[in-house]
Amino acid sequence: MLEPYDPSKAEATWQKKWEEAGVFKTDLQKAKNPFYSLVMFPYPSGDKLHIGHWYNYAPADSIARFKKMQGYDVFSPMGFDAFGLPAENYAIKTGVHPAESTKKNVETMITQLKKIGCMYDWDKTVNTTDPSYYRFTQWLFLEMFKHKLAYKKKGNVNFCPSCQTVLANEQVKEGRCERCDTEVIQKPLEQWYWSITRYSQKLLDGLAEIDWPEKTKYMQQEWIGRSEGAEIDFDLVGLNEKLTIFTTRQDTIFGATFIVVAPEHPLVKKITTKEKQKDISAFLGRVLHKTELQRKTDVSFFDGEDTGACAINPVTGDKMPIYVAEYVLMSYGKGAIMAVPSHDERDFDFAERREDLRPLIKPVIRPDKHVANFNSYIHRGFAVVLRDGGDLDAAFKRRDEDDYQLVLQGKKCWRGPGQIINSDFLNGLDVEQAKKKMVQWLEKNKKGKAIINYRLRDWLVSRQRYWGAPIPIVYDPKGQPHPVPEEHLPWLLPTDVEFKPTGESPLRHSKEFKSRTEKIFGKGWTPEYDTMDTFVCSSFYYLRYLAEGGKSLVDSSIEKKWMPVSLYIGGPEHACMHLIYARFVMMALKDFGYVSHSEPFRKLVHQGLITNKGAKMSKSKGNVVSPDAFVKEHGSDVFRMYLMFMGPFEAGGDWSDLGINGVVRFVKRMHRAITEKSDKKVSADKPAITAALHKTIKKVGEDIEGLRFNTAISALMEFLNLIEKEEALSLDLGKTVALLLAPLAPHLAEELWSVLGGKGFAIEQSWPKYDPALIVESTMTVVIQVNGKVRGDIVVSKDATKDDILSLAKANENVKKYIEAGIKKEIYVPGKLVSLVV
RNA sequence: GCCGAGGUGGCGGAAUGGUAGACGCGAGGGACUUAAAAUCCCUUAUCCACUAUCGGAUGUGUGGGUUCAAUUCCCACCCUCGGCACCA
Repeated sequence: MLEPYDPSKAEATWQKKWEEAGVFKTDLQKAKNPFYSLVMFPYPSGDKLHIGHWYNYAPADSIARFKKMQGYDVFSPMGFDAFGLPAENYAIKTGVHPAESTKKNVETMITQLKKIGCMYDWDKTVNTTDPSYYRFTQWLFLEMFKHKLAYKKKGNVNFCPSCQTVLANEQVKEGRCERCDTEVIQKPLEQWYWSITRYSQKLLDGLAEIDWPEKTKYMQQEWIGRSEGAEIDFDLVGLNEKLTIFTTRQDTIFGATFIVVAPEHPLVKKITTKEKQKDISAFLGRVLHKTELQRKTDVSFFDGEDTGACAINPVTGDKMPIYVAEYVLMSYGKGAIMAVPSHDERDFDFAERREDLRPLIKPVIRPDKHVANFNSYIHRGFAVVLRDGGDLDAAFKRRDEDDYQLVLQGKKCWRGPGQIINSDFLNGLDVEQAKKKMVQWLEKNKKGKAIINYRLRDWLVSRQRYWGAPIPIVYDPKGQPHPVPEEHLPWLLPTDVEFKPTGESPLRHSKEFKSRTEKIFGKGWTPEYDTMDTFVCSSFYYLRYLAEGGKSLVDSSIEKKWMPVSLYIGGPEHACMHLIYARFVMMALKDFGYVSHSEPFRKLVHQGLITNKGAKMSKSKGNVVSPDAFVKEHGSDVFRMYLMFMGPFEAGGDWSDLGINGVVRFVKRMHRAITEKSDKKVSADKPAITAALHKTIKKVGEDIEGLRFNTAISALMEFLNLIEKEEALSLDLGKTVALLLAPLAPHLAEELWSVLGGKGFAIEQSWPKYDPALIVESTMTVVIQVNGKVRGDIVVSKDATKDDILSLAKANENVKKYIEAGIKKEIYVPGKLVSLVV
């Protein structure tokens, strides 16, 4: 009897052998059949690697190994996204410099990562805090500046009072800081932005050509928020001034009865009449100080004020009072709308709650319980819902039918198959026709134009923090910004600073930084004290892996060959942050001429989230589970397979180690079965065993390809259950099983491969091929149903005819009882079942 | 509120129109052992029947429908989880 398999000993041995032989080093130049396997690189926190990292990296490695065995030149790099707040906060608490704690954390994580036994090519690792890396973060900033995609602007920005820094729009979740969950406030500050909005349409169009989860694409699409509409100019009564609004429903303009502008609208102060000034400033006092979150959660449709000013409806010539209300946002469109209370729910809500606006809505139709309240009212300009253009009552009755609802631009609109009414030259048209015609009218009369509006905002990239890449900008004594010339890159992060979060950039307190700037540029020159958002660092790292630390961003022939990334795996929380920034940066780099592709990630997959008792694991909750103890006790193969066996990769789930014994047993039993039974004296296996083997090859290969690791593993378990019953097995079978295990349990696979006398490494062999002819078994089981209920089954030869099978089915003892009444109908599904109806 | 995904044994899950519960955990029983661990064998959706392990009924959130046949397709509802949320 052999010694039982000892993973800890075997795994260390094989990891060392792989490293010595350099099997995972990829020659990027010579590779002919590239497969770029990428996982989102980790932040080297003091928490070390947790179970979530393993849940992401182990399956990604299984795919990479599988692709290697299929003959691809696989490149699988690993690096560290090491700039960022936790290291800096740790420094504030303990006085340990972020560079020091980061270095230590990176070392610990590398040790942990090496124990997974992934096929990482460590020669090509990156660390975003390394000056040789962040010189390219800075270079990217300079390129953006050069191409006028980086600019400085003063305006209201999101500010996190706890992190003491500004945040990009994408980093505010429900009015709270994405990182620390503190309520975000608005501050007027001058900050650096990147013009991601110029790529709105390209970012939208590109989604069509990438293989990403539909949900993620949809989220990006919503985040970009394209809508087609018109800008309409309204003349103001008694003022030589016009007010521009944005609408997507220019066809309803005949129903527009008042105007609403956002509290921050620049015209508010100018147009407010003397009598109304008191009310307006009281209103602004109530509203303007509100935080983003308060604005979003307690919008009051009661709150709003009349400015006393009036605009002229360009089509009807009617006077329209101008109101200020917080339900109109300055950050979207023009910060001003035309209100159509008979048609828009919000406009209706606002008008209905205000005495002075109520006359502008005329109730016409009887209340109907099936009809939303606001639709029970109608104004002279009600622009939709009529089939025949006459009978309003009939139109509303028709709401019980299916034909009145149509989804337009993702929204439900009231619209019959019929026409616009009460709208002069738009009468009789349907909504889409009316929109077009209205735009023509606006353009002809110089009252407006068609426009496409996007919800996406420019990317705010400056941060008032220390631990980031310094923005490579200096100011002359007049305060004008100038780029730091490329020969001064990397523009080093100074070390003589104190880590005090004051809301001011800590770099302000560095004497070295200031004197360095004056020495190079002259007296009175000052550096930019802000650093860059860490999402800038991670927006191009996939290119730096390919550059092998080289002096240019990336070699163009290598970029052409290796990009886009073949398979990118990471969490879904980055859908509207990293994943949109990286696409924007890649597109910009293509336009600058540095890369040949515009999409960085060809295929994207999100791993599921692993929770602990239903809660997300986090240091603050103290419920982070470390993989280390499990790996020490059972080995990497067991732990990674257990994570994969838990359930579907993209589903995640709640962590529990209760089932791990099943995988421990599987590894031991598999080792024993193969080493004890696989023997070169056995020349051939039983046909049933060979058939099962070939079925397993097919199933495991297809399941790994489709990222269904759980069922791939269960197929191997089923096969093991079968071969354990055999006295002896052929050597070839044992070797094939070793290869089937290689992507999932790489160490065990090497162990078996070498015990059975295989040459070289298992991971360097070709993935086994199955013979379709061998999968077909000589007999098949046909199920017999009577009236849809299973009443028995018969085993027949695979070449049995339909007639044979039907007569056998009818002769079945149990079936006989049920078919005495006589058969009405016979259905035969080849190779599967007979269904009899009596 | 809107959009999306989902709801299957004690538990993780499998099956995407054709024998529901593969595979694994756990549990119960047995073998080996002085004993325990480990290992191996049997049983394990629920209920009824049982003179051998034959058999029968029910069963995939709830209620309807389509079909010879539905976890799978259609309609309505309930619940859970994710995302978005005054976007004019």
